[in-house]
Amino acid sequence: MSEEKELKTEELILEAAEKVFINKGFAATKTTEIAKEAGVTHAMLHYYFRTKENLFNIVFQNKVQLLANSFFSVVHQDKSFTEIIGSAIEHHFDFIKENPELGLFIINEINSNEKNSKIWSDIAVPIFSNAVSSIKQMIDTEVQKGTIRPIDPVDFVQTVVSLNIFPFISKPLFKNLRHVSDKEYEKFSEQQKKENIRLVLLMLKP
Amino acid sequence: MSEEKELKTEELILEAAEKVFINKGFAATKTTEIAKEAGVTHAMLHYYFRTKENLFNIVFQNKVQLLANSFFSVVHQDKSFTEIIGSAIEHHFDFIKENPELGLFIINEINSNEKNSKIWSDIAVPIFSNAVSSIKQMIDTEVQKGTIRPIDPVDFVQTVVSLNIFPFISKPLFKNLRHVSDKEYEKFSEQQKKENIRLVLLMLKP
DNA sequence: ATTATCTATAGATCTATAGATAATGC
DNA sequence: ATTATCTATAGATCTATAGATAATGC
Repeated sequence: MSEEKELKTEELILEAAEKVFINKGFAATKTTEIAKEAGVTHAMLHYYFRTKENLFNIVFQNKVQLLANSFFSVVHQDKSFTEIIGSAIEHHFDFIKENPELGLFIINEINSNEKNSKIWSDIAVPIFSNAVSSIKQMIDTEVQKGTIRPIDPVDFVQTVVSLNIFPFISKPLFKNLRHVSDKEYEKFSEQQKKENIRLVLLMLKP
Repeated sequence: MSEEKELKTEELILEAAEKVFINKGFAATKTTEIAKEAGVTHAMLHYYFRTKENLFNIVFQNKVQLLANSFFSVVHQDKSFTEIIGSAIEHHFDFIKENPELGLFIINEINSNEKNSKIWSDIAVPIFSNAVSSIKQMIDTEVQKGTIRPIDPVDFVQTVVSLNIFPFISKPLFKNLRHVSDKEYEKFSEQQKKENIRLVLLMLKP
């Protein structure tokens, strides 16, 4: 069998599943569509993954991990607070730009199924807690120095996430109001990133 | 028949449909569930609304209109620019707080069906265009006076909407990181509103 | 011998309607 | 006479599996 020439069937199904699930959500996705997208017969899907739910869980857990980690790439270097915050926002924005559908997908699935909410709690919350406490330390230090105003670290993270994710989520709402000629969109998107950084630093000013 | 003692069947179905559709989305909603929620037999749903799609369209159009108008309650009074912006944000925030699921519902349905995207364009975009141009006038005037920095009015609206809607949309993501004892949530929510107003005005400073 | 693939179909679920019956308004 | 309601079911999908056949690795 062509071992490496093409992706293996199992891999093809998984990739197709990611695409379709993220696009349509669990409920609206048909296993037949995933099979078609993967270019394999429908029975193969059940042969490798047994159930639709099984396949979904694999996809969902992977994506939760990915999204949760994207919030915090803060590699503590010998940089100033402002620089650390700036580059963290930049990194997060770039990730969201590469994966614009991910946030919405995960929020929707958490809302529609209690089990998914549990998966989120188990995987993402520990990552968050950890990162939030290190951000809290930085904030406390700066507040003591008088360089920023006090702010709840969770509020802070939520505001950053909001500013970065929402432009992509709400794109369809504003689509017909803009001159987004795709060529200009790239530029617009970079401006947005800069503006978000500016706004967050402004918000922190005493 | 009890004309006014209870809601009529048609009304009961419509209200149940709103609830279930907004909660689960079109694809995941079963007409049997709507009937059950309304407390009527399943056949009644089809008797009054013929098809699931029909019923959905009525709900969707109503909600699109509602959401689109919520963005702009700017009654041009004899108030300052700052006051107008502040009260507009406040009004919008309060609306979102009363209807926290609405934004996500509409975004999802636009994403999953081209026809819904068309409905949004037909209903919401005219309302937006109208309001955006009046905001643009206000901004231009203030910019000329040197009281604010120049900003694209669509960007401006999108930022406000983002700051107001996202805390509610992303609530499940941050749920387990907070002390949200429901009694405290009301206070938190009011703080959030104030903070959003502060942030937007800050953003506009030259 | 084991693993991968295919065709065919069982069984569950869901939308929609047919046809009968009850309630309401002239 | 018309409108509203009910029960029963047709017809369309969709998930999952059974059972047969082909490919692969010792």
